Amino acid sequence: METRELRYFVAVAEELHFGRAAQRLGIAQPPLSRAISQLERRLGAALLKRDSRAVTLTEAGAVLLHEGRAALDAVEAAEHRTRRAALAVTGQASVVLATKAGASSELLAKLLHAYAAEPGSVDVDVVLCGPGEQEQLLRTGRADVAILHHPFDDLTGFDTEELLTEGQIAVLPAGHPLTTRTSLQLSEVTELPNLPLPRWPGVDGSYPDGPGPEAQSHSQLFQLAALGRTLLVVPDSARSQLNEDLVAVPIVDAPEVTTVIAWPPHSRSRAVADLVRAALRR
Amino acid sequence: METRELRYFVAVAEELHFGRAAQRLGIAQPPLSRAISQLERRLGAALLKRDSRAVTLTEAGAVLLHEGRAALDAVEAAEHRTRRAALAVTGQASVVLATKAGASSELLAKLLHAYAAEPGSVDVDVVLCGPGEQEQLLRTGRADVAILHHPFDDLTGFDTEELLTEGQIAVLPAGHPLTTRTSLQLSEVTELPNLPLPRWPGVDGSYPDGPGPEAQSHSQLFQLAALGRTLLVVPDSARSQLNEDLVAVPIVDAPEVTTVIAWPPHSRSRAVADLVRAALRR
DNA sequence: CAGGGACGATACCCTGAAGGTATCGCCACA
DNA sequence: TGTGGCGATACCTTCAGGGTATCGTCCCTG
Repeated sequence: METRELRYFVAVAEELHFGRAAQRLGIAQPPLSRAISQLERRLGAALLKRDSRAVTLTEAGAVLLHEGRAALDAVEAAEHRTRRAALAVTGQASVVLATKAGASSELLAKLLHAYAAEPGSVDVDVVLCGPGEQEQLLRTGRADVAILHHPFDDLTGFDTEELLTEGQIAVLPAGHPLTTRTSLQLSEVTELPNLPLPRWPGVDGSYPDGPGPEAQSHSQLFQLAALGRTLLVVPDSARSQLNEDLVAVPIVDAPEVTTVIAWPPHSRSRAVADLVRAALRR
Repeated sequence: METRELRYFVAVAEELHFGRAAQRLGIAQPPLSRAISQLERRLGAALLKRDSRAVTLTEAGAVLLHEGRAALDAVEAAEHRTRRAALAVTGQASVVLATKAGASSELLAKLLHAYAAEPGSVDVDVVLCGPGEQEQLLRTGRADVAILHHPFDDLTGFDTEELLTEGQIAVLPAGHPLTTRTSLQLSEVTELPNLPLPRWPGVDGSYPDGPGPEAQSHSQLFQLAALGRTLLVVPDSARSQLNEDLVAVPIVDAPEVTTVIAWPPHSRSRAVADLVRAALRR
C-alpha cells in the first residue's frame, strides 16, 4: 500500500464525500474514485458503502481510517526526524519540546534549567501548543518530547514518566458567593447555570454545543473567568496565574491531574533521554 | 514520502550495497540509485556516504532506517488489520494471539479457557513463534495480541499487562556434577567450558559466534540439553517440560522473567480487550 | 604500472500508472 | 417528469519509474 492511497482514503473517510475529498487533495474526483475502488479491490474489502446520497464507512473502512492515520503519522515522523537529524550534523542540534500553552511554567523552567546544566545538552526549542496539539506533534515527529497532562491528553503509544500529581481547583471571579468556601465538590461547580464551563474546540476545530463561552487559549480562559463569564476547573499549579480578580477554591473530589513527560517509544535520541533524566531528577 | 521510497531506502540501508538491494527489491540497480538520490534531494539530507568501495549510513540515514522501519510496519499493520476486519464481517471473526513456541502452555491454556467462557468471545488463532518473532507480528498487524517475556522481548511501543513473574532455573543433563546442588549462582553456569550456552539466530537469521550449539526452537534446546551438549537457563515454569534425562536447579541471582500480555497501543478491538481482561482475572 | 573487475552514477529510451475532461447512470426531490 | 447532486465510466495525456548500455573511479593484482 502506498502512502498516496492511504492519504486518499483518509481524506474520503473523513469527508464522506468524494467531491470534497478530491478538492481537499487537489485532484479531480474521477481519479479519486478510481484510486479508492482499486484499493478496495487490492485489499479484497469494501471500505465505503456508497448508498446513493450518502457515503458511509464499513467496519473495515473504520479500521483502515484509524490504522491509516497512525501509519501516515509514522511516515511523516520518519520524514521530520530525518530532516532534523541532518540539521543536527551541521551543529544545529536541538530538541523540540511541546507543552501546553499556559501550563505551569515553573515545572518547565526547572526542567530546562536542570537539563541545560547537563554535560552535552543541546538547545531546547519550546513549542507552545493548543489543547491536544502536543500529541499530534509528537506522533508526527515535529516534536521530540512533550509535557502532557493525564487524564486530559491521550498517552497511548508514548513512553512516559510522571513528574507531578496534583489536585484541581475551581477558579471563580472575585466576589462570587462560592469564594467564601474553603473547599468544593465537583458537583457544586459543573452545573452552575450562570457560570458555565468553557468550551474547547475539538481536534477537528469545531466547538461542542453548550452554554459556555468558546475559548482557544489558556490566557483567554483566565480573561473570561476574570470577566465572570465562565468558571475554570484547573490543576492546582495554575494558582500562580491568578490575579486579584480571581479566587481559587480546591475541589476535593476532582480527578487528580498528573503531569508527565512523554516521548515516542522507540526514541533513540540522546538529548531526549538526557531531558527525561533531568526531568526526573527534578 | 511514499512507502516505495522507504522500502527502497531500507533495503539499501540494510544491505549497504546498491546492487544487492536492487536484487532483493526485484528491480535494476540504476533506478534504485536514482530513487535514493531523489529521496536525499527531497529530504535535503545525505542519507548514505558512498565512499568508493563502501556504502555507509550517515547520522540522518540511521534515523531514517529506524523510523522508516517503524513506518513501514505501521503501513503493513493497517493493511493486515483492514483485511482481517473485512473477514470478521463475514462471520469469520477471530483474534490472532502470538506466543513463543515452547513457552509455558499452562498459563496460555488458562487464559484461553477463561476467555472462551466470556460472553461474546471469538475464535483465538494461536500462532507459535520463534524467538523475537511475536514482536514483529504484533507490529505489522499479523497478530492482535502476544505473550511476551520481559526482559527477553522488547516491549517498547506496546501496551502490556503483567501476568506472571518467576525466577530462572538451570537445566542440566542428569548426572552432571552440578545436579547435586540445591541452588546455583548465575556465574557458576554461564562459563562452563564443556557445557556452553546455546546460540540463537538474531533477527537477521545469522548466529552469533561462540562455542555453543545452534538452535532454532525450544524443543531443539531441550533435546540438546538432554544430549549433554548444552546448558539452559530458562524460566521456572519450563520445569513442566523436563523429562528424566534433565534436572533443574534454581539460579538464585538470575534476573526475574515477567510474562506479559501485549497489544498495539491504539487497539480498538473488543476481542483484544476481553482477552486481556480474561488474562488478568487469571 | 597497466589491465581488469567491482560498483555506483549517468544517459537515454519506453511503458504504464496516475491525472484530467467529458459524460453517463442513478436517485432524491421539487 | 425534469433537474441537480454525486459517484462511476470512458477515453485521452503526461511523466514518473523502470529497463539497458555505458561511464568514471577506485582497488587489486600480475
